Amino acid sequence: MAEMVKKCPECSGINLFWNREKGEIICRDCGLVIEDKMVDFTQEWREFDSSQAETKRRTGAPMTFTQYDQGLGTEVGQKSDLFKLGGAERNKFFRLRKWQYRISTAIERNLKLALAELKRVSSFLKLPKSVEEEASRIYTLAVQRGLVRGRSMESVVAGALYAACRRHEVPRTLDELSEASGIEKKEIGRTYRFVTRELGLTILPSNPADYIARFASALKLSAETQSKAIEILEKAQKIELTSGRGPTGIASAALYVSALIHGEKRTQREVADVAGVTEVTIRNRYKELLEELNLEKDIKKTKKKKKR
DNA sequence: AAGACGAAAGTGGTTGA
DNA sequence: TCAACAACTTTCGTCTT
Repeated sequence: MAEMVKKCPECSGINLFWNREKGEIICRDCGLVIEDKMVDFTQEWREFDSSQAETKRRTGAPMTFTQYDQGLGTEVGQKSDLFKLGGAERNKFFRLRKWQYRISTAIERNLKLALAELKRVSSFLKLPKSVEEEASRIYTLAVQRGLVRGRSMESVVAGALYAACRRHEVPRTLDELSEASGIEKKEIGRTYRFVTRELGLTILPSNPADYIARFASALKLSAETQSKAIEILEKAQKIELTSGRGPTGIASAALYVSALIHGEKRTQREVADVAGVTEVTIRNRYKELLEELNLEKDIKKTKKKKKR
C-alpha cells in the first residue's frame, strides 16, 4: 500500500514543514498554513491605552513577542504602595514613575507601529507564523538596546524579518524583502548585518537547497527535478564549488541543469527571473557545474531519448 | 526569431595593510 | 581609511537551434 504523500492544497508542493511548537504544518513553497490546530478566534489584540488594556487583554494570554511587551508589563509601583513611604521617598517614587512612563510609552509607541508594519510585510510574503514571531522578538530586542536610533523603523523591521527567515531556513532574497517593505536592498542588508552583530545572533550562511523548493514550484517543475537539483547541490558542495558564491545563483543553476536532464527545459531567462539573478550568473555557475560534475552525459542521454 | 553564449565594463561589498 | 579584489550585473555582439 503506497503511503499518501501530503501535498499542499494551494500549490500542491510537497515541501511541508511541521512546526511542533505551534502545531502548524506550513508549506515552504507558498507559505500556506495547512494544519493549524489552534483555530484563532481571538479578538483584536491591539490596545490603545491602558484602560483598553483592562478590557481587551485577556488573563493567561500566551506570551508572545508579536505583542509589544510580550503580553507582560512591569510598572513602577501602585498608589497603594505610597502609604509605606515618607516624603522624600514619595517624591522619588513619583519621579521614577514619571520616567518609567515616558520611556515605556516611547518604546511602546514605536513597537506598536513597528509590529504592525512587520505583520504587513510578513503577510505580504506569506511567511509562517513562527518566522513572524522570531522577527518580532528580534525587533523587540533591537528596540530595547536602542539599535533603531538613527535608522528607519521600517528598515529594521525588514532586517529583522530577513534574519528570522534565514534562521528558520525559509530564506527570502533581499530583493523580495525589498519589494515587500519598500526599503532599498542595501539598506536592509546593512541594518540586517548591524542588528545581528549587535544582538550576537548567529546566522548560518544560507543553504542553496533551501531555495530550491520555492523556485521549483514557481517554475512548475516536477518533484523529481527538485530532488535531482538538490542532489547536484550536495555534490557541488562537497567539492567546494559553492563557497563564496551567492546561494541563489547556485540554486538556480542546479535547477536549470536538473530541468534539462529531466527534459523539462526552462530558459535561462525564466529561471533567472524567479531566482532574482541574471542569466549570466546562471551561465557561469552552470558551466562550472558541468565541468566539475561531468553532467554532460546525463543531458545528452535525455536528448537522445527525445529523438526516439 | 529566440535562446544560449561570452566578453567587457561597471557596481557594491569585503578584506587586509 | 584606502586600495585591491571577487562576485555579480548590465550591455551588447555573435553563435546555435
